[in-house]
Amino acid sequence: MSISKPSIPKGTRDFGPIEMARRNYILETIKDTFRLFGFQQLETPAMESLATLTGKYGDEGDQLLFKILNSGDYLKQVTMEDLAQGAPSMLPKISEKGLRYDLTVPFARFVVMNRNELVFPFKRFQIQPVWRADRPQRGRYREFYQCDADVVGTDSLVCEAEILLMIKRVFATFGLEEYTIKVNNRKILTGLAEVIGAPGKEQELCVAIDKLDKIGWEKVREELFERGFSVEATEKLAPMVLRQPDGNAESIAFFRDLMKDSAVGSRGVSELVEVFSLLDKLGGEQTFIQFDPMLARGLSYYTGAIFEVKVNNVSIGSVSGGGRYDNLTGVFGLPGVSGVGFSFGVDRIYDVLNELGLFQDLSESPVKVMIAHFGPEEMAFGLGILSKLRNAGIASEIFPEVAKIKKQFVYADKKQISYAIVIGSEEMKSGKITLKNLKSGEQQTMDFDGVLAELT
RNA sequence: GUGAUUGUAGCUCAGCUGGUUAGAGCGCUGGUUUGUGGCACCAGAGGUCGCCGGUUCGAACCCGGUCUUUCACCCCA
Repeated sequence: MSISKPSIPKGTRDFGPIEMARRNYILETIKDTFRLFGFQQLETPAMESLATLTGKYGDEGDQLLFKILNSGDYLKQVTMEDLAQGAPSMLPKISEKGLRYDLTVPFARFVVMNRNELVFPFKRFQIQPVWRADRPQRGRYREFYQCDADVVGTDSLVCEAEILLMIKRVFATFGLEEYTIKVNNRKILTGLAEVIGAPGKEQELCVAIDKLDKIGWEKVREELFERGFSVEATEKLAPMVLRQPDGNAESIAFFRDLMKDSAVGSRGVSELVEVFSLLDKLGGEQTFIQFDPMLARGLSYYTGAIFEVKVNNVSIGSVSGGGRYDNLTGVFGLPGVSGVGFSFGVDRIYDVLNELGLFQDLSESPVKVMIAHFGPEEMAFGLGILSKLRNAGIASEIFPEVAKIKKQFVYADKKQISYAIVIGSEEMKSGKITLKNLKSGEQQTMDFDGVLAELT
């Protein structure tokens, strides 16, 4: 057997030390914010039973599920007839588990299984990888992290306002100043369908409108015709779609007037107004937040507020999004659980911060000092110092083998360690320690307490 | 899933219409310097040209397949 070059599966990535430092910075910032707002962390297994996963994401989604072959003789249940009927008939007999496709469905499963133990409203966040057998592209991977926070078991619009606050807090910490949180309400879209004389067709309307900034109004109009919208309907829609965006107050006034004959639409507008009002009471301003009545988001289960966050001037799609849903757990036999949730796209946020050069001070090693030494006795002496340093809470390491002093310094330099302690015969004789600042090149000899004072 | 696209040293990339021994910069190793890293100079190592097959006297270069990368569609974070 020949030795082949190692590789990793398509659409997966390794994260080296620098990437991990940066990813952890992103994740810690987000976790910090979630905890500050009272969310508790949850984890679920990488694999779920296929029955839990299938049928939740549409036909497309089922195809994108990674299935896990049964252990042992996975063909033992398969008959010749199954084989002749092809994959759909074979699948349940050779696979009963799959990798999770998102965090929402496992969460719904969790809520149903633990409904009697949970305290509602239940606020949880969950940060774990998910897998999709998609074709990879820039910013799209087969394994990627989702970072979800949801509140279930309450209709309160305080949750919506808090989501806006959390998004703003996270992005402010990252130093992002050019981004837009687009906000809409699914009820406004429902009302829109009624107002243009196509009631009940908001689903089709959403799918088409969602492509507006991508393909333009003319193409969207064609698609609407194909989906059975009348000429009159698209003519009524046009002024709303082509309306130049101005302030949130102006947009709200425009749509409140427009929706006056639609009960649902009016409720949508009222909810939006209420969210903004709560945001204000919570001390949040409307900066970065834009009411976009054309924001649809493809997902069919949203029923109230919808959010999407885009960073301006970068060629990367949305970095965060979410919305309110009425019936998260219905498919698992627990109807009436509503909630609101959103998600940060960690991988995309990474790309954005990278592209904008916003990762600055993470290159420095967390190791404060490295002990260099000139021989076996000196190294042994250094081990004692190392122990004392660590007991004092100073991140430190010793060059772990006897080596040329140059090699040891190069190592410390490459790891961007701030200080070096040099142990030689002179230090051992005098009991003093030579401490060198590797950034400035300055060096002085002192006792251990002096070193501690310098390093803390 | 459909249609394109990419692959040469650890990294970024040259390599002419197919023609001797595939190059550069950076990085790496050693030395100038056996008590000191970054800078400089000197020397050196490192490549089955993604993989498999085909055409040809001869393939990094042409053809087919495959894997990978990137892009558009679909969908999505």
